[in-house]
Amino acid sequence: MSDKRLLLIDGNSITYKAFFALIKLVDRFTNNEGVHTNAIYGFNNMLNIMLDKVKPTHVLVAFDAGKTTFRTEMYSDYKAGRDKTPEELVEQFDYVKELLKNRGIKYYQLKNYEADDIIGTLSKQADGLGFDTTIVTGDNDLTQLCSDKTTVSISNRGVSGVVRYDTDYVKETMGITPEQIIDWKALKGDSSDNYSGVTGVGDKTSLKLVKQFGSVENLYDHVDEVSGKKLKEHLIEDKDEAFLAKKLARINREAPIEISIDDTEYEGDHLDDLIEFYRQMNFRKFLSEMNTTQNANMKDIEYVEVSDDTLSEIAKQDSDKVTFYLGMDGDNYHDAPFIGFALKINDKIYVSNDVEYLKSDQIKQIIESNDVKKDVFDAKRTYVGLNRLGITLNNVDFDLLLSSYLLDTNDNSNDLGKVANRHDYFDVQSDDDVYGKGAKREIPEGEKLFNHFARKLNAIDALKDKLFDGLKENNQWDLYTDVELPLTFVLARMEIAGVVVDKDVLNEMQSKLSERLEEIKQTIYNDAGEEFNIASPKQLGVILFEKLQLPVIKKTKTGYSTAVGVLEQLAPDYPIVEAILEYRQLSKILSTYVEGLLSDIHGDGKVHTRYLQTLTQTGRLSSVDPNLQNIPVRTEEGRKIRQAFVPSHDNYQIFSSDYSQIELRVLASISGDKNMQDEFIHNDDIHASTARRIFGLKDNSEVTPELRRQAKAVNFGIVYGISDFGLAKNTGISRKDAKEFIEKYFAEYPGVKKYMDESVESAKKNGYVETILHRRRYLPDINSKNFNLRSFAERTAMNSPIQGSAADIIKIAMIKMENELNKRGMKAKMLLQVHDELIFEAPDEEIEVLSELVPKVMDSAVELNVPLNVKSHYGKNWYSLK
DNA sequence: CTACTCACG
DNA sequence: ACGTACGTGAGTAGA
Repeated sequence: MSDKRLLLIDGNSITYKAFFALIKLVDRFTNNEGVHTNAIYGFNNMLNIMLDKVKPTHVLVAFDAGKTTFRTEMYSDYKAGRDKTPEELVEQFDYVKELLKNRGIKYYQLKNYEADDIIGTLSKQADGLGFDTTIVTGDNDLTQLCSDKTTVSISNRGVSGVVRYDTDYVKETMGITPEQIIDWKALKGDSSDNYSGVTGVGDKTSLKLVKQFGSVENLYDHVDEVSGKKLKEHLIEDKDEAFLAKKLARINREAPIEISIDDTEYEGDHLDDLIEFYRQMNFRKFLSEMNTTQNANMKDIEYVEVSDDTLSEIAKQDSDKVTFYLGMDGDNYHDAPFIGFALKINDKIYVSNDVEYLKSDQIKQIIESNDVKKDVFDAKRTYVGLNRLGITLNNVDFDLLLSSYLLDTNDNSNDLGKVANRHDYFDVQSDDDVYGKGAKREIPEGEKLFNHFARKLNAIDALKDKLFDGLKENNQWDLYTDVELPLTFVLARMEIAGVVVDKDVLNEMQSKLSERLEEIKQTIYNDAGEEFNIASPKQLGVILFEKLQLPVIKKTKTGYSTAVGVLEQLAPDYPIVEAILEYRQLSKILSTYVEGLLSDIHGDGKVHTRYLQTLTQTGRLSSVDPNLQNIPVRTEEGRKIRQAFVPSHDNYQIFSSDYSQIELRVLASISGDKNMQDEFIHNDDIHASTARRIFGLKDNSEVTPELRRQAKAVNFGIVYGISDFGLAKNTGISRKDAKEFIEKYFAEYPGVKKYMDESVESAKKNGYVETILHRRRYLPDINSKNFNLRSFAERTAMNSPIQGSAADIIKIAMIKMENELNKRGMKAKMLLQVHDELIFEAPDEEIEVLSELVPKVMDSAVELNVPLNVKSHYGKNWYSLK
């Protein structure tokens, strides 16, 4: 066997074969996004088999570039009359190509040529270079390419059954040479390619003639010698067809390809991307196969373990920049145990599993220094962790996590190894790979851990320039340095400050709710005639829709829907449903908010949420452990939870300011719509004005509350990237009415319509959309052939700049707000952010100042073409804000 | 580990 | 004709 082995795959042919082999399962093979995956799955199966069999050094998958080729030029009906490719298959081609990228395999297509021609051309070159070449296809035609060095594997049954053709096999089975396959096809024609060859000549006759005469040319030179009168007549009559067919059947082996064999070198799997892809596709089988084959093979890195002796050496290093990593076991850095740290100065790496060393003057001084730049992964996590040790992290220059998120919000892993991989740096593993997952998770000691830490530092270092260049190139440098990086520390300090939660209030609620729930439960059991788990949608469905025979309004994938909307429709007629709704509401409050919150209270009587700054696709924050951005407010029962959120000192108040209609104001500003801008400038009731416009009234005073409500829903819809169906569903109006409202809306606010169209157009052209601060969201599905995916991308193209710009604005306000409080030496502290709302605690005597200051800062955070509007409230707890 | 449900902006 | 509102987190049940 040669040490140069080339694998050439006919991408179109194999994808088709895979699709139709698994056609019966086409509806079972869909991922969470509704994309069909059967062909992708089958293709990958074939790939695994061939990679294992051939063990190639070089691989190329060739695709057809389109319908028109040089063959259609000489014969316009070439391949005409074929069935249209099913939509379920069309949508899979792009994913097959993504699969190939992730498997480290090149693919290629060439305008005017078919995949066959690319394969023919490359295999010829490969023969000359001494490669062993294996061609994989579903198409028998390619057997004409067989040679001493080239074999053709034809997949027949599905994709796993393969027949291997080489020169000898062709000669044995057919009695002709591979080259003569072309002559054979020229005479018999090819119905699937829609050319007929010679009338009355099929497989058998053609083969006989080729064996007798050797070639089409020789046959016509000696056409008199053909036996059979009819046959001879047909041959003479269809001579042109035969010669045309020969041209069509011959694979072009001199196609002007712009790829060389050197370019097709097989890279091997890009593990992290491939795992992500398999997850996206729901390919559990391939995922589990990978677990067993993955093994990192990395060389050890030099480092020094910190001891009392090395501290002075560290102090002497004297550099204006260091790279630092603080290890903690667990996501929640407010209380996760420390597992060590690593510090890189002047290319020398120091590591330790004893974080007490950080408190030494030598190291603490470096971390706290405003003159020494720090490069880290996840500055907020590092800041909070160090704060627990009494150390303040100052002068962070590069945050790998934050930079990576800004460059592409889709890459939002919190794992250093995975982030590094995404930026093509592979000399570091993910924590999951080193520590293990689930029950097997265990932090290693000594060398293994230190090596991992050291590699992390090297990864941060290696990626700094690249990511900084990326930020500058994207026009995101200011977003990083002026907004996101400073915000990290504002957030860190808010998290550290925490919010006091009054346990007594929650305990009281707990006993009252439990009591009430017990009562409701008994009523429900009575009405149902049996006991069951009300919290189980499955059991509840059986009781309601089978036992009690209530009308089925909606179904989910797995059974009856018992969602609120459904139950609310049934409630007026069935008391049991009413009771279930109350039970649902109260048990949600009890389990998620009362009990959930109680379990999140730290030893200091406070909850310390974590704001995830690198998660959302739009630039918003999210809040976890506990989530303080979804504390109930809409129902009175739930709202009472807010009574437990109190200031940390006596004679303090909770103070809150929120932007009104910030997203619509952003829309008015960035869309440039004059009508909407005027309404905000004149401080009109925007929903009433919208109602006046879409219902064709003379004056806002004619707007009834019901009309205003409908207009408000339309305004929401617009922000979300409207569709008539969505609006109808959400407001209960008919789809036809919804459609009219939208049309009227766009006629009245033409600038908004223009903005929506331009957003989608720009996303299609650039692949991403941007906020006012150049925060990016890539929308890879915007040109997808799958209607669902494409529509979703279009709606997000419209919504993300709006939601994201609003997020930009409040982020700036937060930074400015903290500065103002510091500048004035105020005791007030910013505690929470809830998307369009900032919540503080402050001593009574500062409330007056805050009432002026906060709205002023929030109003002026950015300059829009419309005014921003901020409303403030305060009270003794988060519930009683006035 | 996924589906469902429901809390927020 | 296609099937939809945008962005999140958490608790529970049940494979």
